Amino acid sequence: MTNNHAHQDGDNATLTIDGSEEAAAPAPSKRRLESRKRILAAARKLFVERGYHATRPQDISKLAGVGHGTFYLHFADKFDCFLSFAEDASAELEAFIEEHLADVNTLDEGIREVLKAIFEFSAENAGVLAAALTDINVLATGETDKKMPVDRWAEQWADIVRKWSEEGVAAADVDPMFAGHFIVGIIRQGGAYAHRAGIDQAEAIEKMSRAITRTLRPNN
Amino acid sequence: MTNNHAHQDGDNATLTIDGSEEAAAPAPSKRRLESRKRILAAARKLFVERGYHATRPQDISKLAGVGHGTFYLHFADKFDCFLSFAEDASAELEAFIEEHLADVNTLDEGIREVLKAIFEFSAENAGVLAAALTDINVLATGETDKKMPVDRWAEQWADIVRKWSEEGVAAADVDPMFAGHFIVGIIRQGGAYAHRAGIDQAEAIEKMSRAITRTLRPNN
DNA sequence: GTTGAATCTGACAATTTGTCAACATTCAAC
DNA sequence: GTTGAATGTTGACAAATTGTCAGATTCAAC
Repeated sequence: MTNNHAHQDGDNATLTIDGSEEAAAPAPSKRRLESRKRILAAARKLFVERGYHATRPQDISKLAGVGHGTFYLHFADKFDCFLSFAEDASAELEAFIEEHLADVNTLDEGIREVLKAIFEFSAENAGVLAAALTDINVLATGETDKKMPVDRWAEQWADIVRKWSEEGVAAADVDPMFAGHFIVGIIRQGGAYAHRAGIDQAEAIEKMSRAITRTLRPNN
Repeated sequence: MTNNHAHQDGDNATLTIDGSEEAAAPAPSKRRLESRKRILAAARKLFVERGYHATRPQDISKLAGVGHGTFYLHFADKFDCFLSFAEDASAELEAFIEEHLADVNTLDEGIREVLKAIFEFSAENAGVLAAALTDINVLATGETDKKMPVDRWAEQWADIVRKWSEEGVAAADVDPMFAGHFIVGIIRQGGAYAHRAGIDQAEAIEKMSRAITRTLRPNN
């Protein structure tokens, strides 16, 4: 728990080694990055398969093919590892969505495309989304400089809603930040329900996009 | 993990002791119920304060004033205890909301009252709501006969929406089950954001109820 | 008071987490 | 190619936690 080697600045791959805070340390070696990558891949697999409770650091390091102590050189503890997994998954989802939004302009089309991308991502990465968007504060309380993936996502939606509002596409009385969070809530809950209930994807997308557009533009 | 003494049927206080499945065992004694109650109270406090990761069974039993082994007489493990805590909290919230819905008839008024009740409950039980509604599957996978609190809640909303739909208060094209989940998503996400951002309660309620009514009744 | 069932306790076994000295690998300078 | 410093890893073992259960305590019935 006092091991400083695992101290990281968010997603930035640059390590800041304690005792030399003025100068950024050189980029980590290929080997180090490879080890970290393998650990995270193993962690992802196990967190999704077994859940947080039953996943042990020793299982992660074994599956990753690294020594048990290596786990602690990269992460402070299981929670820290989970957080990185969640952040990585969240970033992947965001990138995935960006690709699908490249040629989209209208609000309706945009929402529909995002939902499609989310379902597609979920199909290829079963269980990852729920983990990525879980309430981190339920797992561990206290100050963390890392922003929860779900909040980051909601803020991105807020930016989009703000833009739509300026273009007159979304209603003027819509609070972008709240709207961003509502959209995330609808997607999280609706998506989880659709998946669990085995509901047809097209149907789910239809219903979710309708609900979302209605919160943004009531006269629909 | 093979200790059958902690085998429980949901919330029902009646124990079924293995080996005598045909006959229900007598109700647990006051002492047993008292111990369980104390353990759950301690668990609640610690899960909320420290989060799941940092809460240890030994801390729970100590705070509860019972022996360390007593914890395992009541719960299979930490997760099992968490699940019971979440279920209890969820049931409390539901009861709290019921009280506040007693004299309510219109859709708008109903939603507003529910939101008020939720904020009130959250103020008196900081952190409990998030824990109660968290994604259990992220903590532990596998078959469980217990329904997630958040799903139960969404289903109750679905019943309400169904009723509103029949009365022509909610739009006919609204799918009650999806709507129930959307409402829960909006409340969860919107409530968490409002709390974290220190937003005025009246403002939050206004924005959340507006979003909810718009998903149910677009011409608003 | 005695009996026996129910329930609890905490010592200890079993398991897991976390540490770090020793070792292995990499890489730049020569 | 060799050298030596820097970096990264390993797994034995210390420390901590989880889980078990023989013995202790409680309580209701007689």
